[in-house]
Amino acid sequence: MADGRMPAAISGENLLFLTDEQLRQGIEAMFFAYRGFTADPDRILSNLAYGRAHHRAIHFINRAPGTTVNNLLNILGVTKQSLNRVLRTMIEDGLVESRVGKSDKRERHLYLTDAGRALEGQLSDAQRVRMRSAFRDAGPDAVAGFRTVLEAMMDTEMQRTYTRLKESGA
Amino acid sequence: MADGRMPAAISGENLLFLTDEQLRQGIEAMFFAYRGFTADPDRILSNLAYGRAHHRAIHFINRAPGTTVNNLLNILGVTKQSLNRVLRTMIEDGLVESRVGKSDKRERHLYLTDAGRALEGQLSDAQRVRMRSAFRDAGPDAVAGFRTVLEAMMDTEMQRTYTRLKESGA
DNA sequence: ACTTTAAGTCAGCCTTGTTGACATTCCAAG
DNA sequence: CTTGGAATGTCAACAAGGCTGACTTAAAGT
Repeated sequence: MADGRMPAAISGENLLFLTDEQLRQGIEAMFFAYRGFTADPDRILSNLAYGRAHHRAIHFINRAPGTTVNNLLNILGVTKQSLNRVLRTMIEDGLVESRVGKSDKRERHLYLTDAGRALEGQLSDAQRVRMRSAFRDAGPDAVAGFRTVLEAMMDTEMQRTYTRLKESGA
Repeated sequence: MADGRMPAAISGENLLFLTDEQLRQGIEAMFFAYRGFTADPDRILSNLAYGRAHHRAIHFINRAPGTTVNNLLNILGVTKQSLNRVLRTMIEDGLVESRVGKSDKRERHLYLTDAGRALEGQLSDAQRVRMRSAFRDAGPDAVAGFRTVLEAMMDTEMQRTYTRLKESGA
């Protein structure tokens, strides 16, 4: 198994990881792990006037500075009314800057201000501490498997979005 | 590496999977994958008068029939008022049955009715289809890694809850 | 000129989380 | 036997963050 090869006709024994019980454990692992995944930034945000929605917006603006509202909408998968609400508060609070597009003046390009970057760093650090600890405990092979399964779990459009972001950041 | 051993002083090369960029990709993978993870049951539920909270309750009642409200509270990590709201609607709608405890009559033990089990099966099937496909695409080694990382990402109390459930189901 | 697109806004609704206050019922310890 | 605490349930109020629908403005495309 170490070489990763798989016989053309997969034997019954190899399918034991696909039993309903195994799938259920995977489902429950996702549920509990996601709670841990969001717990640390949530704790920080609860002291401020922001929530998880702000965290997501701030994360992806930091990831792709100058992104348009429409692009962010596609990444986040919410309506523009929902996004606009969190965006407006963060612009008012001086965390996000909205600049009119040069070539297309209808578009607004979004950037984090210094204050925005500071908050982003605080939230990211908290989330990365847990992620780093989990990755270190699990080891590189487990991390590779983790990412493989997560990618396979995404919708096709999300896979493309994820890959595009991944490649832009490398 | 196949034997899983790790030198006492971990070399720099082995830590490449712990760079901030790798961690960020892991964080984004979790975000996008969780959306996929919940998408199918959410679609089914949107046609009914229920939401994700109902799905979670119904899942764990099915998993541990006869569980008390308090126990369910600990698993789900919400307040009793939140849980009570979804529980009440499902009891009214005849999906969940609440029986007074025998030894301790303060406790209510929760069971799914036939209708409840039918809905649970419908939701689980939808979620399992995606999970099975992701697991199959990724292969058994990746799945093992996936679960290792997820477990390491949980809070300690969630790990215990998760393990207890896992062992009760095996 | 007309249509489409990007963005923003207003109003209203739903789900799901939160606190706080309070009643009931029952077990168990003094 | 009484009383304190635990488990449950309920009411009220509120907030975050989703949603739809309708509409405006401005710019771009055709």
